[in-house]
Amino acid sequence: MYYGHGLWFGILIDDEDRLVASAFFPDRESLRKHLRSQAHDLPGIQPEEAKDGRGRDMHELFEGKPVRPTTLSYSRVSNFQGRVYDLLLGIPRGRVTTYGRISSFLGSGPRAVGTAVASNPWPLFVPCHRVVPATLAVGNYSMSGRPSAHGTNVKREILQREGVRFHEERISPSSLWDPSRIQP
DNA sequence: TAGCAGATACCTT
DNA sequence: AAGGTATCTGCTA
Repeated sequence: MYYGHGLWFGILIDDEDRLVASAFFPDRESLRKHLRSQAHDLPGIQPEEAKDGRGRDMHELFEGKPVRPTTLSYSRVSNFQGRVYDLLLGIPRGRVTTYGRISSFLGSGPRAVGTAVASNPWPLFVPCHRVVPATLAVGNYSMSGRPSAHGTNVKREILQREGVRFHEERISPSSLWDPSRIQP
């Protein structure tokens, strides 16, 4: 765990070097508790030990920079969540898409997509911050387990650093990306 | 153009 | 079988 940008960051790695969870919280204790809860079935892995190159990757991602792809542990997410996260990984940096577009593409419903996105175990590595409501407002973001104004501010800052264009409080339609579009 | 319902929708346990 | 949604759409004024 390490501190930066006014937040505590932490990651969790399993015994096969896959990323199990990432998280950032305003206070260290909450982060520790969160990571421990994610690690309940990972014997021998403690959050404090989980620092390697991906710790720095997480920091760079928070600053809006690209990093090398990371192997994720999908073992604890549902099939539906996996389909949503796979799609999220295809959203280019500097672009966003909407819950509705994702749900149409997957043949699901927008609220179900919201639930899956909200339970993303790997924030920043799986860019759930690139999903916004159809109004192109910034939308909700959870930092301490629940959506908050602070979380929404952080989400907007990350998007801006990634190059997403804003007009007042709304995202410019030119930054919108559609899942049906062929991925380069 | 902002604010408010209703949807009988969708996934999870 | 019930409960929880980090939504969307269409209607009001």
